[in-house]
Amino acid sequence: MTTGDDTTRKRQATIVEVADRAGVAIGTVSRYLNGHPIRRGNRDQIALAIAELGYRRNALAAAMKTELTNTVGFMVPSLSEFHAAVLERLSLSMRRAGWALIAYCHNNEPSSVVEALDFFDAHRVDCLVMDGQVGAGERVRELVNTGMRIILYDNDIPGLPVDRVLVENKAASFRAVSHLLDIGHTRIAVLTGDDRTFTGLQRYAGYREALAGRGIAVDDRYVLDTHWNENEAYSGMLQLLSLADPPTALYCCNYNMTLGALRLLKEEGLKVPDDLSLMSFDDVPLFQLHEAGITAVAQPVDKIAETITSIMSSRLSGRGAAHEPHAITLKCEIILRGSTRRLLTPRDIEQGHK
Amino acid sequence: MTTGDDTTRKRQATIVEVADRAGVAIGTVSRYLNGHPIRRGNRDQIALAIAELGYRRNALAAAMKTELTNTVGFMVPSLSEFHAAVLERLSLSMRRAGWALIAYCHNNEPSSVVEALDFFDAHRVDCLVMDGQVGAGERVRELVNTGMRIILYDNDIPGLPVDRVLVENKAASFRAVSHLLDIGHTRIAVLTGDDRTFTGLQRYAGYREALAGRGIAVDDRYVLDTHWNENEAYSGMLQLLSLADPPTALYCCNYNMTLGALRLLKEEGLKVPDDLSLMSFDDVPLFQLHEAGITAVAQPVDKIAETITSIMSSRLSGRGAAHEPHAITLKCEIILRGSTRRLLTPRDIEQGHK
DNA sequence: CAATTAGTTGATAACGTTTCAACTGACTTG
DNA sequence: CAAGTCAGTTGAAACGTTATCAACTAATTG
Repeated sequence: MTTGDDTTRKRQATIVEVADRAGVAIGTVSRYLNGHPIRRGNRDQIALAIAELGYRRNALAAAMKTELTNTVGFMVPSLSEFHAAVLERLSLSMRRAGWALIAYCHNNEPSSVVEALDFFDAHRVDCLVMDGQVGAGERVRELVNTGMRIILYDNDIPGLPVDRVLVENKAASFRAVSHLLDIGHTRIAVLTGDDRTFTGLQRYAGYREALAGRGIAVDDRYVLDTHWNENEAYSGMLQLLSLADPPTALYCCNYNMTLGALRLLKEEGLKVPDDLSLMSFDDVPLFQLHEAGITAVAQPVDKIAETITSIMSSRLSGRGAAHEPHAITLKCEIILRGSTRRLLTPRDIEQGHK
Repeated sequence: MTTGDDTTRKRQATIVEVADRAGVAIGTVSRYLNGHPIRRGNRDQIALAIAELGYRRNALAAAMKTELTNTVGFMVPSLSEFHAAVLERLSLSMRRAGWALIAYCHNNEPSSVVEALDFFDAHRVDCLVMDGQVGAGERVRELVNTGMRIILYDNDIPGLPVDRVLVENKAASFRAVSHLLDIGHTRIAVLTGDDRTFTGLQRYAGYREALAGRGIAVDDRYVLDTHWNENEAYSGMLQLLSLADPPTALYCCNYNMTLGALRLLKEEGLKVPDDLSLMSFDDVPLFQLHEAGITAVAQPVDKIAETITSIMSSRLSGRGAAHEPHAITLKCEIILRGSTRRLLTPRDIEQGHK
């Protein structure tokens, strides 16, 4: 009657039993499993014993000795678009290199960040890949001191001696906003990311510098910190549109905020780019299928994943030993589509008549 | 000069050193770490020792004894939209329950599937959550036999005695296509998923049954197996449009194929729903922002994640011991938007004149 | 105050691998 | 053919926890 509960698992055969059955020492089986040369006869015996016993290697036990778990921690705020894309690509390139990813979304809750760090720490991941979360700076620094390998991506934590794979946030932002300026816009609103994040600050800095480059003062009414958040972007837009002199162009610092902005625009019956030009940081497949096409700053997702993997491989293999942390900054591409349109100013018209 | 290479990590303090320093036995420290009662004085001594030594628990060593790793394997073909959303929600609910997810994308490459299974097996994940990959049936069956806990989601592998969290693919598909029929379409094309997957077959079956329900024969020219794939959907559409009597409505069995179809339609300058009504399986945020709004079958992502987590928790806690595998089928919701439009047939017109 | 009891504690044996120094043989080689 | 070489092998010692159980306290009771 008592068939046992679900927590009982069949006892696994161990390397010891395999060794016994094959009539060799444990060490020999271990070497066999790790691909070291084995005498012909023994090899066959071992292979046979493994098959007969249904032996399955216990990577945990192995990891205790080798101090290598073949796992990599991956920690991000969410898995919307950009991060999901990085995760997918990273999972692929890491797999090729022999690692699996442990993924953790912390939703920007500080307690979750710490929890995640502790988990990865306790589980001795070979490397931790995270978008730099400023809040966690202290705990991260501790980890680094105890020897945890960390690779920051996309979002920096300045002053931390770890490898970083970044994207030219400020420069790309500068170019994006400059494009809006080039096509005649001066009243350019911006929905910025959380100003406690490096990325948020950089993208906003690019905006400021682009304006400054043309001698245009930043109008605070046009700058909304909507915290990377769709709903805040939605209500922020409401606020912008109620201004006496609403912006003619909008720069959204990430995908989620673009989503929020688009949602409000649609509800208000406003058209992009007729009523407002729109530039988004982050590109997603559906942007090209939008009626007008959404102009966007595309981050080099594949390149980010590859770079992270290659840095990790070289760190772990001990090649290029003890070098200073890498800090690689990758280029973004601005993909012009229909959502950004030339604003006809008096000067344009005059020039047009020349 | 030799600062040592990057592979050297600082030696970690162990439970033994903590015990020494606190002047207690290791067993006591272990109990402290696991929240068992400890005498006041000892507790403080241990806490102090841990802080001073910077002791960090080694979950691997613990797992060797407890046979519990607090990790769950998560295996999917890709991380596009639907699966990414499930992963995100699952990561959240699993975290609450105390587990972390090891994510693996296999891109439908059989070798990767096997590789992933072996990895999860060796790493002794407490549970494996996967969308049922038919190709891997045999290896999965082996794993089940050796006691691996598996939860299939979304995509079934019939005949396997494991828990399953499914979605009413056929029924939802039936309703989706019935809606197209309701609004007058009869020439309804379908872009189906891989017919070796359960999901692919079920969604297609729903299509067939809906048509059969109205006494309409399936026209093979309207049925394209585009393997869940964006590019195949794109070229499939080309083929459909070149027919003498092209379809008036299109049913795409997943998001990727909808994307491919939309891409071609846009390039050809065709409008949804004016030139073609469109129904998509899988809903994504941008669908509501499409010019017309894309009508879609939304899968209950949150519910899927919750259900998986709760099944896993109950399995692992041993509650409801040794019961038959669960097979839960969740409801989908059809979200009507502008991409599906009534087709004006002679009969409609006649009725309209009544 | 002795006897009982409930709560902690300590020593030690696992858990399943890898590693390493010492050891075998079987081949070379002069 | 003796000495040297070398690829493979062996057994034992880790790795850092948890589990077990006998032994010890301190608190409670008759």
